[in-house]
Amino acid sequence: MADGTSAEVDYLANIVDVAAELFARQGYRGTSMRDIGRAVGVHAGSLYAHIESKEELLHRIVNSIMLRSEQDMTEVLAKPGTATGQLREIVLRDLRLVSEHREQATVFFHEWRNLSAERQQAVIASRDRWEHGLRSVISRGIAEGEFRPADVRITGFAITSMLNWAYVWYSPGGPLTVEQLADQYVDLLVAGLQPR
Amino acid sequence: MADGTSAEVDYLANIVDVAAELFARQGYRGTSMRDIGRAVGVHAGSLYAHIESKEELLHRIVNSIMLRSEQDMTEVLAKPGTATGQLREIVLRDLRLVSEHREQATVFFHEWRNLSAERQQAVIASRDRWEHGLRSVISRGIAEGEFRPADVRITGFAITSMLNWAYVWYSPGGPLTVEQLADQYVDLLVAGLQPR
Amino acid sequence: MADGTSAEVDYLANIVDVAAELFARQGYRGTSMRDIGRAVGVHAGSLYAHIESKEELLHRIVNSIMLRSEQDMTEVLAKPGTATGQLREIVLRDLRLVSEHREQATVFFHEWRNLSAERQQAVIASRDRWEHGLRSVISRGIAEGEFRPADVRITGFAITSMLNWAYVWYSPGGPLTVEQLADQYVDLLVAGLQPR
Amino acid sequence: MADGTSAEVDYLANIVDVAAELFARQGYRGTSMRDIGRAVGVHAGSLYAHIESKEELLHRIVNSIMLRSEQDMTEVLAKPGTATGQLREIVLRDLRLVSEHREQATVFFHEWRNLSAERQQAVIASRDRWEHGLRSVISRGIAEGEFRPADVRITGFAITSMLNWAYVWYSPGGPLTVEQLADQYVDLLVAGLQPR
DNA sequence: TATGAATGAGTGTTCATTCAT
DNA sequence: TATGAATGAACACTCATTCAT
Repeated sequence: MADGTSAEVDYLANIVDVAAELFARQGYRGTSMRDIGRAVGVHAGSLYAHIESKEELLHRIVNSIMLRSEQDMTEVLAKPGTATGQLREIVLRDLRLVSEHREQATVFFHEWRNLSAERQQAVIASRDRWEHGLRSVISRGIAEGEFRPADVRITGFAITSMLNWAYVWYSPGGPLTVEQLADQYVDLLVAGLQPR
Repeated sequence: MADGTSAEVDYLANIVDVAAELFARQGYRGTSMRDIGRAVGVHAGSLYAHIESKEELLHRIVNSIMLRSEQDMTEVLAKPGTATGQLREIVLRDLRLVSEHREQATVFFHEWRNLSAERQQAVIASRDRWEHGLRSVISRGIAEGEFRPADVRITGFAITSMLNWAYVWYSPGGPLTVEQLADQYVDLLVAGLQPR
Repeated sequence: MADGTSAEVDYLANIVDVAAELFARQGYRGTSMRDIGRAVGVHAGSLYAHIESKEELLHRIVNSIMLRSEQDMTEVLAKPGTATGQLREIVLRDLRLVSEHREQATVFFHEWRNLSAERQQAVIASRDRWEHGLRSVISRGIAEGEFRPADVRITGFAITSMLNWAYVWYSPGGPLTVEQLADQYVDLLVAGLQPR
Repeated sequence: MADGTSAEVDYLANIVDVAAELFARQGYRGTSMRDIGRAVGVHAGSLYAHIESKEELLHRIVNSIMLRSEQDMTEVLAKPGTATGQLREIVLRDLRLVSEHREQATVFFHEWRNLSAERQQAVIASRDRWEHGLRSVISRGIAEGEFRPADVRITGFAITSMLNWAYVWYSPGGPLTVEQLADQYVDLLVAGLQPR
């Protein structure tokens, strides 16, 4: 199993995709291996030729979002730019990630506690790194006078909250593009609601 | 059973509290009636002298948050005040609700999809009413020139996100009081990050 | 409990009647002590102030039919008369018993196997005595030339079957009185379907 | 599962047979899935690879008797013959059905009320059709002068009772063949007990 | 690789019965 | 006598997982 041939990779990727859709819709515990097997077109037991456990499926889903998210943050921080520009890029990329991988993102935010303790730690560590990255941008903005002196931690939580909750309501099929949404979010964060 | 005597009410309230704590920690599906029974100090079957089903427990938890939240919104809208003042009050009350009933709020946001279809509808309707109330405040602020012309729907989602995600990270035991947090959130929303 | 005062007797009789109705409608195993308690107007546990067990209720019901049925047979056999006359009396009394105690008869025929082994033996013994009585009438009829020589055992089973199945379909409220039904049954048994 | 291959059919048929035997002996509600599993030689849960529910087992048993019984009636009515001849054929086939499928017949008569409401309706409808067929034979016999004018409904019930109660006492292993029993029953019905 | 069949632990829930009050 | 609360065993059924074929 998982022998690395591209056919195998595709097959496995399909199983993971199917699982992501079901986990997003019914929850991890509300989805049985039989459900997944049925959606893939094989018997539940046959899935074990490709994966080791149900939790592996969850882990693959969670991990794919986690890795992309960390990659995005790393890239943004590596590129020079104003704090506002970096903030805009963080928001945009995050919303784009959620919109392009909606089911996986839903599973990531909603179901990661069903992972093993060890893997939960990895998720927490990754989220911590991400939040630290966000805070570094805020801090720099304040230090350079681009932002007013605000509580970095709380501001970070506010931004994180706005982004992490987006999976609940934002659907990319609607009239609002990710770019437009990101612009509005950043405008709100930078300029606030007060009239100019 | 459930006859409204105060002893019975207390007993039932205790069961609901215990369930809320377990549901918050392990998830609704990850918590068995045996778990709840053990935490209460009785056999699982004995719980059914006080409740009709596991789902009833979830419903009681979800409902208590839902009712308080709607009540808060109704009261805020009924009191006169500036849009900013009302927004501040909404944010404050919501964060206070989450901080004073942390487990119940966690269960509310995380587990309501495990309710019956009918009860899910009631939750959705309640959330819609709440969001509608929030938007009415934003709209008024814009109409009266207190806020700049912003997209009401998106702004509403941004604020809702900030509040709904708070259960994940805000713990009232820390150095930050709810009042302080609310102030910072409202400052961010109104003034933004730009220097004055 | 069961102290023999007439109030106590009445109360117990009421419980037994209620149980008979429920057992007849839902079956012995399909009826819970809670069902009975609810129908009586007390909590399930309170019933145990009057009875020792659920099986006791079944036994009282079964026994009442059994005793009456044996009593009927004894009385019929004690009275002089032709075999046809006695047969008519047996049929009439049996149908009357079923029609006057419909629920109890239903329970008797349908649920006696839920009794303890010992009590089941008593039922079997009673039924055997009853069938033996019936056969003695048939035998006498044959011996005295009133009936043609027929297989006594099979004829007895045929008659028993006709009577024992009546609880399934005969309802005394209809247009047919017990006396009419008994007459028709005896006519059929004696004269058969052939034209005179 | 239940895919119609003959191995699967055999396996399922075995489970149904085992269930019929246990249901006949202990009653439907008195038989647990563990009982059935034990008798089959697997764990209770394993049975669900072959059936959907305990009620399905009951339905299969009841249905098999019901279908055969209706088939018998249809065939008898389709063949020309005297009323007496058809009556004899009905009695014979019915007793043969009970004797060849004793446990299933016992379950059919005793446990059909444990089926779902819908399936109970189907049983009632089937029994109605069967009784209607029987009555049509009696009616024809009367119309053609072969039988005396008797109450068709009551006569039908009498005959049905004789047949439906047979499962209680008739066991084919005894000295009496089904054919002999059928002859004696028809003789009794047609000629009665009176001497010629 | 897939299947059919099984496992064994676990699920929410019901039940007859007990007993202190 | 009745109640409220509990018991402990049982119930039908589901689940992730295993494995011979």
